[in-house]
Amino acid sequence: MKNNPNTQSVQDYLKHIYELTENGETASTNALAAKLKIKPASVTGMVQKLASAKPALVEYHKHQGATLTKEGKKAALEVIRHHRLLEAWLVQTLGYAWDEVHEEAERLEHVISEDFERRIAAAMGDPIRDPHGELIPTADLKMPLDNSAPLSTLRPNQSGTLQCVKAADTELLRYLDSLGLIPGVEIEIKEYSQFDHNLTVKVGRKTFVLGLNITSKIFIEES
Amino acid sequence: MKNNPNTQSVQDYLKHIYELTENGETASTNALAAKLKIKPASVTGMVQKLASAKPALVEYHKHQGATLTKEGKKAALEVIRHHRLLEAWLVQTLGYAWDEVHEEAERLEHVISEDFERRIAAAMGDPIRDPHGELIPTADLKMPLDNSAPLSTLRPNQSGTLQCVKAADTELLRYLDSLGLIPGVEIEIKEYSQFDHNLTVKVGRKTFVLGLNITSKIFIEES
DNA sequence: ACAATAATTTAGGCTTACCTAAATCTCATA
DNA sequence: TATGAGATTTAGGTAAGCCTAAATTATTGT
Repeated sequence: MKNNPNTQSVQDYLKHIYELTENGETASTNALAAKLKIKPASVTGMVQKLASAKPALVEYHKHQGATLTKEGKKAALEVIRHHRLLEAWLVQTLGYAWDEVHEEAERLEHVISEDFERRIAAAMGDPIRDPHGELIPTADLKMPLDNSAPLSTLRPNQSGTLQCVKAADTELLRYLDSLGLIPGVEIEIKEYSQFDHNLTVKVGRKTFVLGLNITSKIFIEES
Repeated sequence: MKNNPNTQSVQDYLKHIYELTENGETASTNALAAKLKIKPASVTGMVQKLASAKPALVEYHKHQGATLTKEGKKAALEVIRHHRLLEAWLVQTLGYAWDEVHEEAERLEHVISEDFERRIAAAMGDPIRDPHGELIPTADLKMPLDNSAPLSTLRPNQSGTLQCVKAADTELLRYLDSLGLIPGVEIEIKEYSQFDHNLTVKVGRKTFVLGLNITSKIFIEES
């Protein structure tokens, strides 16, 4: 009903709805609740509020989940831009490791000014990807096109460049780092097990077997 | 009653109580309300809560204002350290001017981690003063001794080094900057007008007449 | 088609931190 | 020592955003 809130909480909802709807589906109440680590009942209330805000930030129909309106998407991309610029910047200027930046960026993203955003972007030469390889929305809030696909969709004899690791989990990131599975590296698919969906991949001179839990989080641009 | 909150709001109260009690006086409800830009009635409620927190963060007696307990003081110095380190860092690494940093730091101070604090402090070589010359509490949360006095207390034939400008107002800071009245500069007092409290001071080769509104905000270490 | 199960929504409550209006206290001064 | 201005507190209220429990709706297997 009211004139565009834009609290931290709202920003978090929009950001997570964006991520859940990237694949074209709607964001279900339960999925959102899980991501936000709150109860589904609370999500219902907030999503209804966002839908009846003026201008509406989400489109919502009972029992059918939420999607972002144009305004909602803009607000979401703003937050995501903040987050990813911050991650890049924490790594580049303060020596954070890629597994240490998520939480810090999660808090900072809601409070930095547009001026701050511009300054760090400029200081880094307007980077296109963050330390995990995730694409950074542009200053005019468009998400660049992404040509990568999950490693889990590749099969033997295919190969490509690792573009992005979609994970925030510290342990996993450290593990991948120790295997050399970081953005930029070349990967060759050697074997596929159709029963457990394991992939055997060659990275540099080493070969690993990776489960679906990992291969679904690693994005490759085929070559 | 509860186990130490430490919300942004609480941090702001503590920070402002610290500043109001630096001179040894207690922080009155009205003065606090004015600094926090909220109503006195709201301050009463919060101060009572902080006083009955466990452990208590402020000491408070009706109609007599508030002072910080040891725990409250620690929490206040933590926030002040964050604020001043951030200001220094915004200036040093992102090219902010000294009149542009206050608001940004005001928001960031509540959300940065101790790790972030350590990293920026280390990156700057553990600075002792922020861009306005304000002393930065040490990592173990002690406020360094201050040997400076307000310019307004100096009289003709006295002189010293400008240590600190206690102001957040953009306009004023730009004005002072344009006069060369910045930390480190040498100042000589030439004349004093006992009726309007104006001071005539010499800075470099220029001479200015400054009113009490300015001279009370500039701190000098006599030489 | 229809119960069992899963997902979602409604209803009612709580906490934080603010507000306004009215009551009360303090203190300087007549 | 009484009083009135100004400072402070009390009382009652609001808005966010979360919660739990109960009710409802959707989906699925037989």
